[in-house]
Amino acid sequence: MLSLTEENYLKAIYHLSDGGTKSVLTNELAEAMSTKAASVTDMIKKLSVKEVITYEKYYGVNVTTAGKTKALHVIRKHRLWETFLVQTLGFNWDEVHEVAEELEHIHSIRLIDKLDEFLGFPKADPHGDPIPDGKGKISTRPQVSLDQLGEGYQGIIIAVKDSDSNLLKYLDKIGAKPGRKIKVAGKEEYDESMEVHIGDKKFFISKEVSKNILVTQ
Amino acid sequence: MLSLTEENYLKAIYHLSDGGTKSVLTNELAEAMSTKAASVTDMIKKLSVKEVITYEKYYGVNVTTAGKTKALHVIRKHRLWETFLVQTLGFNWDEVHEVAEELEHIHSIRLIDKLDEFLGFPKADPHGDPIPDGKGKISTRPQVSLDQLGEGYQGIIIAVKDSDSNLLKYLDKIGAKPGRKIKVAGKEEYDESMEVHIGDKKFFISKEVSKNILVTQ
DNA sequence: TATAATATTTAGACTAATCTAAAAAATAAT
DNA sequence: ATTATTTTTTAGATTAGTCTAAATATTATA
Ligand SMILES: [Mn+2]
Ligand SMILES: [Mn+2]
Ligand SMILES: [Mn+2]
Ligand SMILES: [Mn+2]
Repeated sequence: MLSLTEENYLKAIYHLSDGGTKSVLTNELAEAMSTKAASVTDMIKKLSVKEVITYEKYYGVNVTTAGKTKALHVIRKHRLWETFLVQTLGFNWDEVHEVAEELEHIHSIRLIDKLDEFLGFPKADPHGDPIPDGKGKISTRPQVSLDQLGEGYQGIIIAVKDSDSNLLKYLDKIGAKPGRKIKVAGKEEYDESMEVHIGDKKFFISKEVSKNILVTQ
Repeated sequence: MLSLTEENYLKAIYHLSDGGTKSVLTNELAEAMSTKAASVTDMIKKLSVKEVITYEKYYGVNVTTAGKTKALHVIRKHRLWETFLVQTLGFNWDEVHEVAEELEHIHSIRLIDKLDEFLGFPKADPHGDPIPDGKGKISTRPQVSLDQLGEGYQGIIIAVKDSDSNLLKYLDKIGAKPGRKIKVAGKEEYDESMEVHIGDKKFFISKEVSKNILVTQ
């Protein structure tokens, strides 16, 4: 079984590897975990002994199939808890990530399956991120971050990044929620800021913001 | 702030001291924590530096006022989570203690207050144990364990011990739930077993069982 | 291709929580 | 009042996770 710390490393590796599709370097993992490269080296040795990652000295790590399953289980718990906090307890969507970071490490499988059932088997969490099922199956829709698109684009917001509380407060203010229609009315070459239409309202958003909005293609 | 382990020690000390009314010895704490006396000595030094207990070498530990407050906050979380698991998620009362042992260490105060509100500010958990309020105030009713009483006693079950899953399954079978009327119809001197009437049914229970049933005086 | 810059790993040290074995204090028994 | 027994504490090790500083490997630059 993985410790809480190991679970957090594995989750970070899973995310940084884009779901296990590319390898992750020591320094980016250190950055993501707010720790030092030396600590990362120690930890990835442990994780490769446990066979949730493979590790080639100096060339980064890759998630194994077993590792993917475990990472997805933690992600499932994280997203179900976030859904519970918003849907059942009335939290705002910018208040749940930190709490879910703790709740995702509670071990009972029965608990998380009952919670899933209680919530009505939700497909996505409050930020639009898909919730893996009990077997670790996750349904991903094709998506792009808004900053990659240009004037004339029209589509639907799929998800937003969930870890920055201030960004979420701002997105809430402009109504940038999953499910909403969004249109790029103009784009400034210089700083890649955009004019977007969300519902019947118009906003100017910086690239810093558009990077964090994921939309349909 | 206390670590998870420190919280568990403090909670055990609080319980063993009967809510801070008497001092706790090293060996009984070791027994309760399933650890060795040497480990306990190390830990109680740490806890006394943090001023949640006082400690006199060779003479045991006592909980401070600050320690009581912290212990009661953990107990509040434990009992609210147990209530949630039974009331909201449909767990049986014998399945919740272990899970609550993990959930009680989630830190968010906002979470537990929202949970309390969602549950309708319950006064007691599924086993009848009182739930402290946000300020650490706990309402205790005068109570005795059933084994202390004799033939002719009549009263109401207040609570049952929550940590033994098999005991709880048995108590469920004979209908020994908090709130139920109970009567001692007879007591055997030799082994202190009893005949009890619960509702309209009659049962013979051993002292091992009657010790774990708390009733009104 | 040799050298400089960057990335990664190793070495050694630290804290928290645990253990076993030995020493010391308190309590019980003669 | 000694001696024996029990309880508690100390000493020294161990593991997980972290750090800094030094060594080594890789990549970029001249
Ligand atoms: Mn999150
Ligand atoms: Mn989320
Ligand atoms: Mn319990
Ligand atoms: Mn309980």
